[in-house]
Amino acid sequence: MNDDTMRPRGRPRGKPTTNPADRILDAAAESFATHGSRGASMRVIADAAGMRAPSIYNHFASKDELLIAVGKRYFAALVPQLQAASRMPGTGVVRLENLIRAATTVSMTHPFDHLTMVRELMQVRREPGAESLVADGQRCIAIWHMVIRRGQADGSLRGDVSPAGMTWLIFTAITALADPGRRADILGDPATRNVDTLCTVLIDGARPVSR
Amino acid sequence: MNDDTMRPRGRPRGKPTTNPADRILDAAAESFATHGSRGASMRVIADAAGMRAPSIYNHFASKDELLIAVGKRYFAALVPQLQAASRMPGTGVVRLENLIRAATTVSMTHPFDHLTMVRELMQVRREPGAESLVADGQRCIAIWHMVIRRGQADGSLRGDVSPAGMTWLIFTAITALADPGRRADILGDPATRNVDTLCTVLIDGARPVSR
DNA sequence: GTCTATAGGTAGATAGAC
DNA sequence: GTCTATCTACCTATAGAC
Repeated sequence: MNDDTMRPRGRPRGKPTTNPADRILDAAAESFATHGSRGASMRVIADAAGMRAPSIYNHFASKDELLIAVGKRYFAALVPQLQAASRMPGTGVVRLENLIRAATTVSMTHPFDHLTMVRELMQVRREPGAESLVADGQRCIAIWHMVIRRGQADGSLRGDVSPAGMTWLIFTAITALADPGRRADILGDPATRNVDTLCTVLIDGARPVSR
Repeated sequence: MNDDTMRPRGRPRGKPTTNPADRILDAAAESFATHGSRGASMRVIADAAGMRAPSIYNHFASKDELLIAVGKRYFAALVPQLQAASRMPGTGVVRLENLIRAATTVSMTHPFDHLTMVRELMQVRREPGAESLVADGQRCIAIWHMVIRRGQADGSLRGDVSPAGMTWLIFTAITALADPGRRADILGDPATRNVDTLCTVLIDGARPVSR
């Protein structure tokens, strides 16, 4: 009988340079975003994090808590950036472009966190522990609305479009930018170029500029 | 012993006015779009279609084939409408708005088919039987690119944005329109107003009109 | 804090009666 | 073409050794 059968073998599965909880969050976010929270399995997440499934439970109490932790990490990165961008000087249209670029930067730095939140927020928002996620989401929406309303007030943004409609359009575009599948394999345009498309077309429209 | 235990009881689960295959497709599309293809279960789909899970297999060979069938129904509705809109007369910018309204109408008539395709296309595109979905997707993209290129050629659309980038932005916005959850629960804008928001902002931009 | 072993539940899919 | 009964596989989570 081989002695190795009773001891952990050398499996180069993980990246031991980061701490276990972060490796688990990274793996979970990618798995949630790619396969959905139900389609993601603790065993696959553990494999990607360089451990066995039960070890995850030393860091997170359940799969749902893991999902909520991904959301908290996402908003912890996003909210300060949105707040900072919303406080920069300039007319409303300038502040809106700053906001778009700040949000896009965060969501493309943490693409799987963003996609996990977008796809699963509605499923977890009523669970215990998710109250802060709902609050952070509303805080972000409030920032977008405020910047757009001020742009309409100072005349640099058109007034005949609702702030909610504008916010909705921008947020969805950012979501598509964060999705590696949609970004590269379907449309084949570099992501950075799409950010410029988003800003250019949103601000100035698809017609030729003649102002 | 109750005789009813051995016979089907009266369960008002279905809508017997449509045929079984269509009821299954409707239920599957909603379930796929809401919970993802892995999160959707054949039992829940069957319940919504007014039957038991094994009965689905009299109409579709597997869950994957059901997913592909949803995609085929979506493109069967979308492709002819896009082709018809792209053949209408007018300058490029007029044809582009026709295209946006045609695509939006189809995607809001079959919102769950649209969302299922967007979220799951990458997962099924390599499976046997899914070749026509990939081909139809590329056919749709080609139509958008052609209309935008002609608009750039006749000067009615700006030339400094790539057709691929414009297509990506428009498609993204239509996807958000098709999502009932995000439309109502997060932003709370009437859907019909959002279609106009989409066309207005995409064509004329977020700045005040001063041409 | 990691592992093996496993409990308890639910998934997709099939068999065969009617 | 629908059903009940059931198979096998996989899932989340726990127990307990080390």
